[in-house]
Amino acid sequence: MQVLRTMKSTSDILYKDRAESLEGNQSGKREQTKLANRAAILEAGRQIFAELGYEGTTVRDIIRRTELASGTFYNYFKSKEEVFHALHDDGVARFKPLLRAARENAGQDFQAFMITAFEAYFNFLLNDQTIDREMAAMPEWTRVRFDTPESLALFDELKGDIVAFATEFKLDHVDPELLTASCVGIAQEIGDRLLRGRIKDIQAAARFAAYFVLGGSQRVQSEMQA
Amino acid sequence: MQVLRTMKSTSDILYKDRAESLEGNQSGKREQTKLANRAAILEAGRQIFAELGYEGTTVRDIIRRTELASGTFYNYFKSKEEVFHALHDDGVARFKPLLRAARENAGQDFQAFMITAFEAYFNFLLNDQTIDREMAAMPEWTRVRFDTPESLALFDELKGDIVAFATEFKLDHVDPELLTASCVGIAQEIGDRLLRGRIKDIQAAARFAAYFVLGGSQRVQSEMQA
DNA sequence: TACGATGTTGACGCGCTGTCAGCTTTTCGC
DNA sequence: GCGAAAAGCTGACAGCGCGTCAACATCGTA
Repeated sequence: MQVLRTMKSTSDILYKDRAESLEGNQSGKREQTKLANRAAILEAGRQIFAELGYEGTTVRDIIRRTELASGTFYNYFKSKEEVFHALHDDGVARFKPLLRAARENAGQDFQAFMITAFEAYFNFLLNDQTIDREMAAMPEWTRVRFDTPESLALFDELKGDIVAFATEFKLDHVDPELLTASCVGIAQEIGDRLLRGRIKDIQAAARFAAYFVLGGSQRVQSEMQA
Repeated sequence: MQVLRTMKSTSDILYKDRAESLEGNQSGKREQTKLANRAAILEAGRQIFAELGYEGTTVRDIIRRTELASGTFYNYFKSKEEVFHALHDDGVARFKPLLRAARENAGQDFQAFMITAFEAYFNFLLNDQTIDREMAAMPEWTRVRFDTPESLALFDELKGDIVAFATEFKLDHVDPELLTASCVGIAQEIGDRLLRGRIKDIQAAARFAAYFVLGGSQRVQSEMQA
């Protein structure tokens, strides 16, 4: 049984455009059903992952929340891992424009870029429907982390931005790879604590991270010159 | 069949002392067998996790590399997760004294502490038999991360050290939680790149990280005061 | 030596995995 | 519209991993 009629508005909003961009955007019955099924599986996956954790969920759990038969799952995804990847990439894709906006609004102001970018990330993490939020909020010991091509592309884009600013500010002794890695590490670790409520103030955290990176870069530059 | 006779020297060295400290350290046949079995399972687990990844390994895979029967596994661990935790905690326990040594050798020198601590961590990650090394070296998308009580204790100890230095250096506007989180994030992200060979020079990386943290803290202090 | 205690063994029932032959629905040429 | 072919949904199936447990083997003790 297909799920066209049971499509939820959230899944519609979240996945339809993305799915359409992957395949042709015809409006035949067949295409619509495929889109709806894919969306239904993803939405079910989001829910189940949030409820049972990554380890705990099975393909059967996901498909059961759907009106599809078990075999149908494999027409859309190879495994639960692939579903998770899709959800994760979805989040990355939604965050990307926020990062771009931060860079464009900042102009040549490195500090403004950093503050805006960190704040955008933290807000995104806490408020948007990221699968990572659902997962990190669980009080479990075992976390999963994914490095999808989409994630790596985001990393590279960030690195490009940082290199541009580093050049502008004559930080020629600061290794861009190390600098970008540090930014990402700080964002992740602080983001994790925000998600678990160990830290509350997003804006304070963003300013902390931004000043930290700025001061850190400058110190590295002056020490490495010597 | 028990595995006393097949105990390998590595597992002997790695797990025996630790296991003994958990239970009584009698030398009866029974106690010896328990120690040997536990060690055999852990050593098999280390191998299999490295070969198949965390996701890919099953309890059966682990026990099969052993001469024990499947049921015996559950006399020692509840799940593969628990085996992984034990291996992870083992690594944390071996790293702890290195961190203590860094602090004691540094005296009141914050910079020396940071450089030594980061370098110790990176060296440990790359050279010691950490389960995390085996895992991160795999070119897979899916990573696991564990927050065991042992890990959290290490985090708290590090936070204590950092607070001490922060007090000493009048960094009273620098949130210790944020600062420690940043240090950990930087260490993890740079460590990850070292493991995958994207960064080569350990000492340069350690100096980068240390200067970064020092400069970052100072900048945060001066900005937050204003 | 004999007996209770402790620990090991592997078969078992259950549930999940990925597949595939059969069936239903859609598409398309006429 | 109609009918055949294509597309894709369905659920049963074989294979395997899971955790358990009754039967068995080994150890400690008197």
